[in-house]
Amino acid sequence: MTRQKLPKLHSDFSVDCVIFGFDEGELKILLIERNEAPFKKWKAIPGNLVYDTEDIDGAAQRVLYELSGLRNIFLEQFHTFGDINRHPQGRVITVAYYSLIKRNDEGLHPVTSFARKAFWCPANNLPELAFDHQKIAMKALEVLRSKIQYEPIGFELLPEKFSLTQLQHIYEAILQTKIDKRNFRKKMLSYGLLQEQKQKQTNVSHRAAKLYKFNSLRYETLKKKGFIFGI
Amino acid sequence: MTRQKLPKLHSDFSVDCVIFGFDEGELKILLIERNEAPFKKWKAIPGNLVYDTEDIDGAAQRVLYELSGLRNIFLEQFHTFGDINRHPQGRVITVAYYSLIKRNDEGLHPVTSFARKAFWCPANNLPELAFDHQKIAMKALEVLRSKIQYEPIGFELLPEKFSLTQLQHIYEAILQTKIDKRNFRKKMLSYGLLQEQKQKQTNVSHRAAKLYKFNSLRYETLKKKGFIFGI
DNA sequence: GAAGATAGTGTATTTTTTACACTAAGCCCC
DNA sequence: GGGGCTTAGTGTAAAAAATACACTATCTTC
Repeated sequence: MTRQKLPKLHSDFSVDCVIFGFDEGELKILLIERNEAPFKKWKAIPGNLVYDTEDIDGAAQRVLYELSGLRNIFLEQFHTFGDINRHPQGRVITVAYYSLIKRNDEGLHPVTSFARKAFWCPANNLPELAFDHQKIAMKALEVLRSKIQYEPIGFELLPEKFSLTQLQHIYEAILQTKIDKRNFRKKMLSYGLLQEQKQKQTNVSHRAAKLYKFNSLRYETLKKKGFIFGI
Repeated sequence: MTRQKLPKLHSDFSVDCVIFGFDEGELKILLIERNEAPFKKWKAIPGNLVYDTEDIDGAAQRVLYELSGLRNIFLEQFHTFGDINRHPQGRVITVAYYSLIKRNDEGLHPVTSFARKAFWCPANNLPELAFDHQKIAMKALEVLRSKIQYEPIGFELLPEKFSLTQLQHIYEAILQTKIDKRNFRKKMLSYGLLQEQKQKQTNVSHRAAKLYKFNSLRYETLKKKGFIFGI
């Protein structure tokens, strides 16, 4: 892994995608196992070089798809990392994106040989990662924790229909706190952004919870008028 | 200004620095007049290419100094712009930074010939700008408006000692609202982050206001404990 | 039909936010 | 030195929001 032995890269910048998922009450991050030098066989955040012919947002979409099979994910840029020696082959700055997705493990397969596999890993217990990816993951977590306080992004981790308890668990996992059940429900329902569904939970061995949908259309309307969603 | 006539650039990325100042009750942005192609003689946000041997934060510092004479300014990265055709000479992505400074027009002189001059311009009334700098400035304003709601950055636009009315004017200019004087003062003083000075305003033709200093040390301590400064 | 599990609900208290108008101090000018 | 001008500085009551807190309801399983 010395700088001299590897060929000089053509492109000078890359994208990295920190994808959050939620499962078993835990916040997870999507990782890949690299199948190419440098850092061959290391675990890493999905990322790769940007082509000359694509814009960076598009590159993030493509790279994520190639390394994980995930498609049409809304990715938001959160920071650019540009330390001189962050890449052993030369100067590569990387634009980092994040997204929250509803987990669905079918279809989580790299479609190029650049990655050997893609898998979920608890956000609070990451293995050693390639490049400065540890730093990138930490920054993503920080941004997520800040963002969830004033934008309704928790919903993105859940299926379309969800219970209030599920939603509360999301907030508790991300903010790492206990939240009072009654106060949480009161607040969430007070915005009028949750549509109660006729269906209830199924296949649970206890009283079934009501399910809700998040009304994102209505949220967008309110947001334009200055409404701020706060937990 | 055709793509073909100009030489291919060596470096693929640049930095741009959106510097905010406050004067005459108005929020201002620092601009330069370019003295080199492309966009020679156009107004622009201070920015230039990053050297291979410097990290991007350092490049932002250097570029700002070269184009305006401003030194040792704390710059915070806020977004990276990477549209394919944003630069007429080829693919250049740019990492944008912003900062808030206490205005002091002495020493506002480019130190390289890349810029003909540097000057302040009202943030709400920018001229036509080079590249995608209009877009960059708009994004910076958006970030500033959001940031000022939960971090005490308004102080950075003021001299060390300032009156509460001055501070209120900063908030009113950035947030573009009227704020109630009594409520504003009550809230600002409630945090215990303003140290009353013995001095009062001088050279004013009316009752002189008390001056205050922002206690940033104490703020940092509180912040670590979870305190959030909110207007 | 009892036990176990989670869903679902209300109220009183405290804290925060909001709305609102007059007096105080210093300067200037006559 | 007094009147007028300009901005500084101050308090309170009402409304809204946040908090703390514990029991009953419903469904499943055995």
